[in-house]
Amino acid sequence: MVELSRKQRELEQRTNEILRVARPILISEGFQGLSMDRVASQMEYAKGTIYNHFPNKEEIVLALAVESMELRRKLFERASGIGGTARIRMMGLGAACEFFTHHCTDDFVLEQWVRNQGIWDKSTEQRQNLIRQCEGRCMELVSGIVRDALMEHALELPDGLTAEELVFGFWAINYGSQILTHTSPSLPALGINNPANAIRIHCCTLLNGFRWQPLMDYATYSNEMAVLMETLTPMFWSIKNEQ
Amino acid sequence: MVELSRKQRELEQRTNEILRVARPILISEGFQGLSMDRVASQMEYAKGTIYNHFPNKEEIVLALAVESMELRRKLFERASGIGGTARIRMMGLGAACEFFTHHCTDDFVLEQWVRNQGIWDKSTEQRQNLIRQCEGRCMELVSGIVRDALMEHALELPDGLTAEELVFGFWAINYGSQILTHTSPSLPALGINNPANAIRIHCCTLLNGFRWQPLMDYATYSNEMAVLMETLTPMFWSIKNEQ
Amino acid sequence: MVELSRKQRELEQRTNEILRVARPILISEGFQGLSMDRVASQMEYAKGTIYNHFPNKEEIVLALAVESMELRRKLFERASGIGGTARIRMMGLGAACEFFTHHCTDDFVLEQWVRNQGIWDKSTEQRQNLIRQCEGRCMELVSGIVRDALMEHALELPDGLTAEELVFGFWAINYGSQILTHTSPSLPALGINNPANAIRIHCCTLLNGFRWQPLMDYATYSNEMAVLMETLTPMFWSIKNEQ
Amino acid sequence: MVELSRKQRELEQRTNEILRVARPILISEGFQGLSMDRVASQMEYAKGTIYNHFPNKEEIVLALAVESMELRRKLFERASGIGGTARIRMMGLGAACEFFTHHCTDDFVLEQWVRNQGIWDKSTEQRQNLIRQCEGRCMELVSGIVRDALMEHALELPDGLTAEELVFGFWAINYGSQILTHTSPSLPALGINNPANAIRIHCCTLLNGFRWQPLMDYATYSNEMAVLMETLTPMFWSIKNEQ
DNA sequence: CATGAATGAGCCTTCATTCAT
DNA sequence: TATGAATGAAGGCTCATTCAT
Repeated sequence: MVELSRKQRELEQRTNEILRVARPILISEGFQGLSMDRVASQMEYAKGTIYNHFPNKEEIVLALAVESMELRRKLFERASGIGGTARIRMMGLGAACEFFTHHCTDDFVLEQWVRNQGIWDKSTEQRQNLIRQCEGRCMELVSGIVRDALMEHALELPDGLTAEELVFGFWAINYGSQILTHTSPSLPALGINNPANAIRIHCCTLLNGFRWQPLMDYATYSNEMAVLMETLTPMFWSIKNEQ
Repeated sequence: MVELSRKQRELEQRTNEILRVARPILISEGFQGLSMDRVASQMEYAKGTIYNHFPNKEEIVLALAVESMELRRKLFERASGIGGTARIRMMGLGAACEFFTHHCTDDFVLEQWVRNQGIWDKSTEQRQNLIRQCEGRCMELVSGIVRDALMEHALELPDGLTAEELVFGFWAINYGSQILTHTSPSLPALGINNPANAIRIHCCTLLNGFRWQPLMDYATYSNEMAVLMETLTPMFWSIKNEQ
Repeated sequence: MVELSRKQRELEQRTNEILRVARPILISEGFQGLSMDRVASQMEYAKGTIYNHFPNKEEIVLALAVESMELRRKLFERASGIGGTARIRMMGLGAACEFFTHHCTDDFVLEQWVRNQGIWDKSTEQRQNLIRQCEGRCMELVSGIVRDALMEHALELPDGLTAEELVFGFWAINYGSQILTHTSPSLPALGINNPANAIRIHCCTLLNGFRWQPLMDYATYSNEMAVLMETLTPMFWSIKNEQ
Repeated sequence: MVELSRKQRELEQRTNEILRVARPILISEGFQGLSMDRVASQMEYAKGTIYNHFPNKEEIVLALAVESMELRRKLFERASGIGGTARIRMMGLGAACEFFTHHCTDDFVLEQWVRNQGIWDKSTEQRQNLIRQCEGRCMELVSGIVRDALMEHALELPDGLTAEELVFGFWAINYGSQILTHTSPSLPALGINNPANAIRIHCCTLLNGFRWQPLMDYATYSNEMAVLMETLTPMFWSIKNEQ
């Protein structure tokens, strides 16, 4: 019994080891740069061994993506607990997004692989479910806040917009700006010097625009965000330590 | 003289033929799925011939991306001419985005390859410049409208936000929603049933939130957008016919 | 234990098999004529297998060259043990050169690839060292004999000539004549009918010219050489059998 | 008539232009590095045009080699006229060799291509004859001197050695040392620091060893060679100017 | 005679995956 | 379960040569 569980622990550890080796390669050299040969030789295990842990390369990639999504989820969960009003909690999640973008750049990059059709199709349904659950949980957290706001009458949804669709707008603007920031060769050349701040202003405008109480001017919003960001820092490290 | 230009026409046509063959492959099977062998055998030309037209695979991909970006640019240019007030013209560009997303899905996908580092790095500076110009022109069109609005006092920018950064917000929310719509395995499962409409509402909220005159309620906004979309349709076809 | 070593033996044997297939191709058709495709299809192994044994084509070539250089080295080592006086031992090495030229023509050709810059540059340092060691060992053997002669006062070096530079002269004349013999389209047409004998005479003249005792007339020299050549024959075969 | 000869002149000039472009490429990047594409684009002519001047790549290479051989021949011819006694004239040709090695390194490299089997086989008989003639002429010059010495009784050939075979020894030692110097990765590491001087000493030893009158000690030989080298300099430049 | 696009066989190399040990 | 050699299809790319204009 003990024997078996030790073996299982070793196995799990090996799985983890594979991911630790694959991660930096995937981040810096992409899917093509990641090769089973390289992973195998960088660990001190044989190529065949890796196939005992992951049925194919794609699964390794998705496993890494899941890790990153889980990190985001945990951060979201902590962030959703901050603050009193729903609006502040909503802003806390915006801050979590910003935080994630700035401090977990690699994780943000890893998450993207989930969106690659070819990789997604080759992965096991089990892992696909993990991803769906994680994504669902994040959505739940945010839409839960929206629903709280609705119940508190701090917010009223426009006709034909669900709570989730409200969230989708914030998701889209944050996600889009992150991608553009990461991949646009020349944002500054286009006159966009501080994209992060711009997105803050847009988010504040959106929240106010939806008349989410209490309304805030940009300065107040910005101050609140700064406070939230500072509150997130120790939370983030405690998450990291748990891992 | 005629002789020469006929040869050149034939050459150009061949270049085009390559792109026509490569395009659906790239769209449906991605960069990996696209292979010179395949393109060559699908045309009735030798592999070497392709290399007389494109120095490498990446250039084919970028050439296709440029086509798509040019299409968007043309659509934007036409769209920017619609309507009287700056606000309506701004909405026209939003409509152009929506139109592009719905009717040029493939082009949207093709555009993304520009953001792939590896592909970008292997391409010629000439084509890189084409892309930068195209992107710059699109930005110019939109930020031009913003600047018009400012001059007409129909809009006032918040402190610390440039015209381009205002545009960036709209860019990000549109772009982000497009990507998420295209690649998220399960938007409806998350409760997002009509992402396009949701983004419309967000954009209206943003414009109103920035107090861009004339303010509009959602119904009016939606009607105006519907009109704009209809206006765009013939423009789009005239662009297509020019090609 | 036995298990492992059998695998290793099989592996080594496969490596060897590759070399056996590549060798005649390289000899008769040169570097260009040698292709991985050809080697692979001529063995009954997959192309990829070859790359498990040699990281690139160049390494195969150098591996063959090393084999030939080793053969020469062994012959030199045996030859250097023949005879009493240093002069006779020196002549023994000359005989070894002659022997190698006549009986290991292919090996002589293979050795030359070492001198190809492009090939050298692509090879592993490990093999480069093997080559340097082999060359160094040969030089050592010959210059050792020269030094012996100096110690025995059978020879006195001219001012400004080191032992190694004395050797260099013999190396050059032998090497040069071999290359010319191998590659000159028409030595007989130039009046050179017995280049090997000519070089013998030159070598004798040089040795006498440097006053390397005991001096010999051409006839004696020639007889001694004939004896040495006969002594080398069994040595050569024993080396061959060891392989 | 005039028309025709002008055309022919232009043609010849074009041939020359091709060689001028191909030469540095061949020297610095070898046979593989030389490509018709490159030559064509570096001149302002089409690839097909080159084929009007040379039936294949190999012929270009041999044409360049012939130029270099001709240069050597001319230098030999001038050198053979220097000095009174046959021995000095013989030394003059040795000096010419040395001169050629040091001042026409590129030409020495180009000459070698003649010895490449694959290239030789693909060349026209016409050019092969040119090469044979050139080589023959060089041999004639040197063996002529030997024959002069014999007639003057300044030299007596050993039994079984023809005049040409005597020359062959000198050819071999000079040629061999040149190749070794050019291609041995590490002559100094083997203790050979001044190969050129070493070969001088060997040549003197050989001449004296064959009792070629007037005998010379090394110092005298060296001085005479220095004088000869200086005499060759202006000759060389006059040849260069003629071209 | 010049042109230069088309050719297409051929090259070296990679790598995810399998499977006998 | 770990191993790692073998696989072999596939890939991107080159280039000497031809030939219609």
